[in-house]
Amino acid sequence: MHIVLQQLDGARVRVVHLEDRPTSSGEPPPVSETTIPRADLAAFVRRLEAEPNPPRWVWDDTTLWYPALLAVGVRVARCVDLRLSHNLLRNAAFTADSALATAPAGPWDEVLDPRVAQRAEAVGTLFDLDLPGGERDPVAEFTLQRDAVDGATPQGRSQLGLLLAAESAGALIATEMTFAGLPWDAEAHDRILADALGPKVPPGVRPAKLAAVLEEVKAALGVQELSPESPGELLKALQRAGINATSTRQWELQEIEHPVIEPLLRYKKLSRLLTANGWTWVETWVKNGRFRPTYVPGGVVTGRWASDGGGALQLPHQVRGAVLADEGWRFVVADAAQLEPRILTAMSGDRAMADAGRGVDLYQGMVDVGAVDTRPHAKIAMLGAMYGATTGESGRLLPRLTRAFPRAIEFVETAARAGERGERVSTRLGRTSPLPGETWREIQSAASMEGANAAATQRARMEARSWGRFTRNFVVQGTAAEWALCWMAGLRTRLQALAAETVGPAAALTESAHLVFFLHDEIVVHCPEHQTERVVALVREAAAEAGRLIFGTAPVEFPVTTAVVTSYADAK
DNA sequence: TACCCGCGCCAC
DNA sequence: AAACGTGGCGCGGGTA
Repeated sequence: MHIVLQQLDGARVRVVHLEDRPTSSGEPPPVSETTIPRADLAAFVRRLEAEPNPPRWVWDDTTLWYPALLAVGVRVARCVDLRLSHNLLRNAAFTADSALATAPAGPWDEVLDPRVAQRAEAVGTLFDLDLPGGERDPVAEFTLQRDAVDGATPQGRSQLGLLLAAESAGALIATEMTFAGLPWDAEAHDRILADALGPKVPPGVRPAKLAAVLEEVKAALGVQELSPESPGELLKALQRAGINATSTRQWELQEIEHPVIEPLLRYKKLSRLLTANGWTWVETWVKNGRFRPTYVPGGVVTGRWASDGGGALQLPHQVRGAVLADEGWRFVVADAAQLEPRILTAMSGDRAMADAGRGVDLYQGMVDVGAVDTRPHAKIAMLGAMYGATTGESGRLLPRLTRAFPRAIEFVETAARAGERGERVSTRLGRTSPLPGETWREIQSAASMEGANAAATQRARMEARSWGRFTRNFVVQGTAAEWALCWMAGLRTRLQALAAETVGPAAALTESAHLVFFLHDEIVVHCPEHQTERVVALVREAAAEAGRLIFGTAPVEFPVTTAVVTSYADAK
């Protein structure tokens, strides 16, 4: 059962019940339609969610509907996020011939103004908002989407079905994680800052320890004045001191022998801490003991999540000591070990690599089967193969890797060559890469014209290789993102069941174990101390299930490492 | 003053 | 060791 919701003008919500489609008949599914006062929506959803088989809610955009429900303690088990699904189906190779994909761009292709979603979150209700694309009919759109999926091959149907479900589950999880927030101890954060930088100072003032390091830098350079925050000025100062640097990047500077380098790198590290995650960051982002960033499911072209605000997906290890569980609670931190190489193993069906991945450490396994000599080499070689490295150590190790794991390497090479020809590639579940832009095509055709000069040819090859590196990585990174979504969705369902069992069917999100953070291949569950063992088991169950869902019986394992900690800093 | 872009660094 | 994928974000320094 699906229930489509649409906000109408005035104080009403359109509610359309759709039965599941019969498997093979052209009969339109039975429909019943009504409207309810918007003030009654939360109670309506709550009532249906309490029934044995709750519906799948179909709405235009989870960020517009779900915060208001969570704010009054209503959770939903499943949804269809039409905007995310539309985006997938418009571009998917599986549905390229569908009416949905071949229609001109319409209101469902418009990007939602993030300010609207943010207001929905802040106000806790979407009903005062002036929503865009007022003529968007979710029932018509949902029908088009189901037609598109039904028109795909049987394989396409099942894979896309899983992808759409996972993507929509991700939308629910993202909203729930913002609602719950990541526990953040502002005082612990202040202590970390004071240790590193000295006592708190107002914005614009250089903290004592940072100022002291600057004095060391100036002394080593023999200058009276220096603003290291200005790369241009810093570079000139270094050159005046006889240092042949072409930039002020860390990796270039650390190769140089000079007394200024050590204090300068120390200065940069501290300065980064101050500007990116200093006192201003805490004041801006930590409220009532929680950090609540906005997560953006599907925000990355490969299907990874992006985030908006506070740099949520780039929290430095340096400040993770401020992420502290509530009294009597713990974090269960779980990490999928070497996820991307394992994804590549499963996609390519490389038996030798599957053998190497039998244990928890795939890279060590590659050493043990005699493919490479050391674990660091295994890691560098694998990452290089997935990113398209050609030079340096990765490049040198690639031939060995190709000999040991021919099918895995052939798989990414094939994806790269497709990209170099300007073709699209798809993930396991059917997310399809975009086509290169107009400029790219012009560069390629200019090079293939008669009498094209060497520079044009060179440019075209460079651009082709670059797009090939993108498609090479897309298939692996994108499929890893799909695995992670399935993992997290499976865990969410299990945590919801655990909450119903231990607290009761109407348990609020934060009364029981719940997800608070997600970082591409890592999840953090905030969890009452006595539940940690059960949660660890659920995390492992969900990982095994994700592998089965996406790859069936392929002989590839997806081990997860888990840690039960009070401080996120202790997880790794 | 508001915006834009390159630089540099954080995460995976 | 150094150039090979996806991002967010703060800064300096430029321009409208």
